[in-house]
Amino acid sequence: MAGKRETKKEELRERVLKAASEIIEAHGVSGLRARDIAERVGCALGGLYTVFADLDELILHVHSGTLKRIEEQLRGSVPEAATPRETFRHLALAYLAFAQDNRNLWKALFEHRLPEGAAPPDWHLAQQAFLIQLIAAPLSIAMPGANPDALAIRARTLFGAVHGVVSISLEDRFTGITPGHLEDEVAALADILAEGIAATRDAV
Amino acid sequence: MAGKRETKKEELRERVLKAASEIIEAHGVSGLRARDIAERVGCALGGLYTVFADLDELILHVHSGTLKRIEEQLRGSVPEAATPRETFRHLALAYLAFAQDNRNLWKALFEHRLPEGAAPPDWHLAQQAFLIQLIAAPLSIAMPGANPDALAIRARTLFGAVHGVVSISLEDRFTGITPGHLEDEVAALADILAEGIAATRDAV
DNA sequence: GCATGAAAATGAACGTTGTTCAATAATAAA
DNA sequence: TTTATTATTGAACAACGTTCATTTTCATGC
Repeated sequence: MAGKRETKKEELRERVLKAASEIIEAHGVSGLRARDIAERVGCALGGLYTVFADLDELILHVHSGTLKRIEEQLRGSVPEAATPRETFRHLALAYLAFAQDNRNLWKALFEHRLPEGAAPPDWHLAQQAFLIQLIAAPLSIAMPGANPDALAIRARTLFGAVHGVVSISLEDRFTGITPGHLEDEVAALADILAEGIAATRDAV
Repeated sequence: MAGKRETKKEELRERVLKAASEIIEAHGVSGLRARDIAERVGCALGGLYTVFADLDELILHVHSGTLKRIEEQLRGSVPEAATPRETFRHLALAYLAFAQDNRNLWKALFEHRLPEGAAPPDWHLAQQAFLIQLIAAPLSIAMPGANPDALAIRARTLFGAVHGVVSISLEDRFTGITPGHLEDEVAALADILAEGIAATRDAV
């Protein structure tokens, strides 16, 4: 029965990842404790460190799963024959919906910090590329003359804009907007951006 | 010599606040340690807890100073006779400049979390109101028909949009834009928003 | 099957946090 | 000066993440 070691280890890794994801969604990333994970998956405290280097690495892998789910949800939100403006609206609202439905996992993406001086690994940065591409595609129609680099930069700006509105509304830090208003505002922002891009097209 | 007690206490409080602010700006809010503060101001560890309830309260007061400085910088950035569109641009660029020049203090505003379930005190929420008002004023000219509530909501949305772009660019989490491009992009976003608001005026 | 070496699992122990509190020192009042 | 408050002190505590000598489990060669 060869490979039993790897199988068990892989299985433990999956269970740890799942437990961490559930704890984060339930209590936020700051509520994630090594001892809680160990107890939940039924292994010793030290066992965690045989499948992940430390909690930071584990959290990065939770993020990885979250990003995959965001990608799915965004891709599924845009109808086939949507215009650029409709696409912006669908993407923005789908992003908001994911954040609302998976608040703590989504918040963890942005509120978790690596130790001072540690940069996120390349595979994690690469996984975020789809966001920019999803926006750059319709944008290239709205900005026919722009080169790919300019498109990528502008797409990141647009993502930042929508993300910012969702972000300060879902954080408890600021006085919030009611969920219904929030949807209207995100939709309004998507429209404003689409109109604004059309209007400033030649100013780029 | 009456009042010596209060004087000393007030003085300690100020020194603690200053030390905390300096440490945060130097090492980020996660680099703030009670023992470091105590050593720097030359008091015992327990002394900190005679002037602030805990580190969270201390950090909130650091935020307070940061917000005051942001308000100053934003108010000073808008020329007297600026049009709404010019105002948006000045405010957005001033916000970016503050974030770039005071990175860790600015980041601390958004990355520091209160313990689960604890809401920010009212005086802290109230201190953020100027941001909305600064934006709502020019917006009221660009959206002549809108009522004060709608203006406030839309102003928050616009702040969120600009904040989001600054935010994801200055975090190390995402692949960044070079500072020069960033300024261009924030200015471009301000213009896009101004144009978009004008174009969607009747759709509100 | 059994013995042997390698790998994984264990959990007590360590270092570093924020916070507390009995003991001490300093100040105001008498 | 004496006495009663009040502030300051820093050792001690609890809760973390992480490590590592020890034990247990598994794969391999006879």
